[in-house]
Amino acid sequence: MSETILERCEIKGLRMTNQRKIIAGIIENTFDHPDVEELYNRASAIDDSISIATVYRTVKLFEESGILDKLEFGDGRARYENADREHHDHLIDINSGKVIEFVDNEIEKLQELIALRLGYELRGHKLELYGVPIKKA
Amino acid sequence: MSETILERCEIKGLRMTNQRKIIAGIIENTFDHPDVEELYNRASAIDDSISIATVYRTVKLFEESGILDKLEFGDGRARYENADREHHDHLIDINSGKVIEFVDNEIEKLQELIALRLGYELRGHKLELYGVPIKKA
DNA sequence: AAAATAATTTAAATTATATTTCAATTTTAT
DNA sequence: ATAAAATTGAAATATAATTTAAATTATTTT
Repeated sequence: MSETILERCEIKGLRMTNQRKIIAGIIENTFDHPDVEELYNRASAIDDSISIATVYRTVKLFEESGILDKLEFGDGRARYENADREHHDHLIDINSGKVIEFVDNEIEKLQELIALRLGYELRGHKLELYGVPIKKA
Repeated sequence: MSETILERCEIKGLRMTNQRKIIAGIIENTFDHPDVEELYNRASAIDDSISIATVYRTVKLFEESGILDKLEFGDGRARYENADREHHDHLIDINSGKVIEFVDNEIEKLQELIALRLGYELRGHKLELYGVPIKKA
């Protein structure tokens, strides 16, 4: 839980080219969930010869290696975040669009249990809550 | 919870053409989660002049009217199901793509509780479990 | 260190999914 | 029945992602 993305890539034996280091560094130091286009923009600002094909290939490689998590928010674009963060789910305020991250161990355990009951080993999940703020008196 | 899709479309004032009736009927009578290509195949078997553009347009219209739910299981294709069913969540077999529906009251209640703790009234949620079948000895 | 081998890169082409255009048709309203 | 409006099919277009192939870069072998 303490290595950088670069270090984890090296542990996995990935060849770390300059392009990959740049992309790894961008994801390391961001707290949002950029899509490929956005990663490409940020990478281009550092090295403007980097191609969008490389960004696509790199996020795919990183995702397959467990370095990144791919997120799909239903708008057709995949987003990526460092896989080596505390797991969290999202609550979306349907009035304002605000997103709140949360973790609940009980719900995590229940999901494992449900999968088991159905004869499956849980490998991942997606949980989004949609709600409205409770009015204060 | 008792009208057909066709009836609900009429209540909403949607013009029910032959093509739309065919697509409505297919979704009414299926228990899986077909994507557009599959809906098109099934619709073509009934009326082979129906075009895939119409299928795309119809599922979009139905989704926007709250007749269908759009499901995204992360494989790039949108799937659709009748929105007027008992609530359930989905477990996706990441090897075969098989989709299992389940309901768990405990997890439903926990979600309400989590939203409350965060100061929200729960209005909806999306829960997908991704897993692999447990090998039998 | 130089040559040989292997992997990665760019740019363009291609694929896959979804949407839009437009003339023709169908449906609804008058 | 006629006019107006919406829908349709086929093709074109849009968008996200992947692949191809020649060139480049990195690694390994000698």
